[in-house]
Amino acid sequence: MARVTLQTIADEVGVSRMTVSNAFSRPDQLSAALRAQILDAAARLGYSGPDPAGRALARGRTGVIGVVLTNSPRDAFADEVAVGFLRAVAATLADEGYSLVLLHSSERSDVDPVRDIAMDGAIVYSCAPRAREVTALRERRLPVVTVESAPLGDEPRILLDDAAGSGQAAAHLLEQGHRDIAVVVTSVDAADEPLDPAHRGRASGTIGRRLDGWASVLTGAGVVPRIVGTPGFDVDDVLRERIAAMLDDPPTAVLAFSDLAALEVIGQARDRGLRVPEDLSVVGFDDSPLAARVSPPLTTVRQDVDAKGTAAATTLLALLRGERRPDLTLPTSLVVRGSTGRPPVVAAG
Amino acid sequence: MARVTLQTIADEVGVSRMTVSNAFSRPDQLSAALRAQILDAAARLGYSGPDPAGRALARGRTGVIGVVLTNSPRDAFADEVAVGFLRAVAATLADEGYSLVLLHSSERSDVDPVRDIAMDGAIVYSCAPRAREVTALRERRLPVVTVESAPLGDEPRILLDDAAGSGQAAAHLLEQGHRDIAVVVTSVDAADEPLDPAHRGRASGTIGRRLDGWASVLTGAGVVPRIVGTPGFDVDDVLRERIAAMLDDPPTAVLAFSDLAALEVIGQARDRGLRVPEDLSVVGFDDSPLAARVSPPLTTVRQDVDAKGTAAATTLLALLRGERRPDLTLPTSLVVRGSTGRPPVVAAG
DNA sequence: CTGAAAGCGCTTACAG
DNA sequence: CTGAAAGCGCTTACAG
Repeated sequence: MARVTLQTIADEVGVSRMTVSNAFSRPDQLSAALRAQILDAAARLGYSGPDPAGRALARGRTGVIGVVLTNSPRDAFADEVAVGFLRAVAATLADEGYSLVLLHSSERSDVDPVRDIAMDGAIVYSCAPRAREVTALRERRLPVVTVESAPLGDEPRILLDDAAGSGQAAAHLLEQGHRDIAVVVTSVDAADEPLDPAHRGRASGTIGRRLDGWASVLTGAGVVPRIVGTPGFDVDDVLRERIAAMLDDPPTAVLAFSDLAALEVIGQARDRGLRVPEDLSVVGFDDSPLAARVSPPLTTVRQDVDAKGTAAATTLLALLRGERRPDLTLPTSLVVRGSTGRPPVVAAG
Repeated sequence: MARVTLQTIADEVGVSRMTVSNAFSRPDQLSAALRAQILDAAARLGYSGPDPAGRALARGRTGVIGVVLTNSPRDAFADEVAVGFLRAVAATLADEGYSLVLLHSSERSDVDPVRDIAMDGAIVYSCAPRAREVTALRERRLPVVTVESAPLGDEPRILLDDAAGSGQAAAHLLEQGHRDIAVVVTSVDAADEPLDPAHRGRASGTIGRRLDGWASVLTGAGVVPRIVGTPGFDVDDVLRERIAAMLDDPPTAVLAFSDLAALEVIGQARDRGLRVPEDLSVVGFDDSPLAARVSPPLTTVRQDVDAKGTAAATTLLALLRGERRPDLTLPTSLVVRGSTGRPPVVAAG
């Protein structure tokens, strides 16, 4: 049996196709009696309403917003911060009747969601500037908002004041008396060497701003931190190995780029018999749900992941209505908990 | 300036619209030279490829798979088990070139993603049988797979062998010597009363099967457990209050329907000075990432969330190819960790 | 290797 | 309140 469409119902009832369309989409355009008759016929024929694909083409609107994440869906979901962001985005979009589609980077050459999926706009989250997905998205000229990413063009941007929070974290360690401090980051290939401006030049935007925050405060106090980094964008094997190497000659404190990285440092330190914070102070970044739960609870830089997601969605929604919202830089602030303290006292000599 | 379409490029190059279409979608259908010329013109005119909405209508395929979750996006993301499931689904779909769209339940009457979004199929995860989204989805007659849900019709189903794992959990407590045992569940309105068959009748499918597993083992040993439940589908305020009431006269052991519920019980028990497991043994369900991390590590029933997501996606993908996979029941098994032990010895009298 | 024809299912002004 | 016309942007056989 042929597919049931508007026309099928129209023929059945003896009206035109657009009257049936109106019955579903513009109830005020026809009499209640006729509408009831049409809806009744539709139910009888098993027609559940206008086909969304046809409607999307005719209306020029799909009701779908894409989200491009740094990595594959698998990695993005592994990260509580990314999940919290997605949650807020989805909830905000839902309020306006939009749904969220996850745009993964595909290894297949024949399909590319960023290019091939029908959507009304997109949010780019924490993406490398030259990622293939990002350039593909730009070519489509869709309304876009970028979050903690390099700008694609002149789209509205949501940023984090990374430097403020990391500066506070560095100041906190100085106050406690630390002088031998290491920073642990991604996107920089560095194996426990003195931090210098060249490192900053190679870092991603987000990491670059955090390096700035740490470095400006520390060097202002005459402290040159050590830098441990991976060329990758996650806590990967390279980073784990370099953290291990760093702990062969441990600093008294570590500033990590994320809570997960901080937990990796703490885990490794403990395996070697180092106590946190007595032998080693560790500061995270994000204030993920985990941070307060672990023991000792993590001193970390808080960012409001929920506000970030809400702001991204709200800004994109405004853009779809033709309103341009200003760029937004969200605050960060240090939360002192139990993973930091005074440096260990060493025997002189 | 008018929108750039296939026709724009065709006019520019002096070929027909379908030749331009072929240049993008079926490269083997035209000469390399002509194709290069077309792609070049497209780049010059800022045309990034065939519009997905037009393509979706013509092809009858969108590349999008919907996922319906129990609750709003906000709640679903809050749960590590649901997030793990989504992650596996998204990764498996991505391998086949499909993207995942989150179908939230909307409070707005004018939009309903389950009805209005173009998609090729859907996965229904842990949904109540009469949820509005579910019935709307059925009406669309899309290929569907349900996961831990009541059947919609004759769609392929992925289930969990809830009774096996919960039976093992109950047996474990009996072995340890427990006789005063409470079960903590959702979807049943019960305030610390003796479990009887009527409770089971009111429970959701998943909870019902877990009640069966617990009850069959316990009653076989002459133990009638107490039941504490909320009419809701989450750890909500009602459940929290009833757990508190239960702890006024604590059992020696608790079987919880999820790890999060188990952690709630442990948290409240500690606030009252009860030690886990010395004063109270607690068993969770799920073996979420949290279970092994908390202290004491949680004795729980493991389910393979990743396998569940992969199976759901694989089964739906097969359905889209016209292959019907058999229903699948995934195993569960008890993981004994530190939150269970022997019951406290009480002074006779 | 290329194109004319037909069609995917719907909606938007507009006229009556 | 209802319908004829035009169109949304694309693809699928099919014929040459």
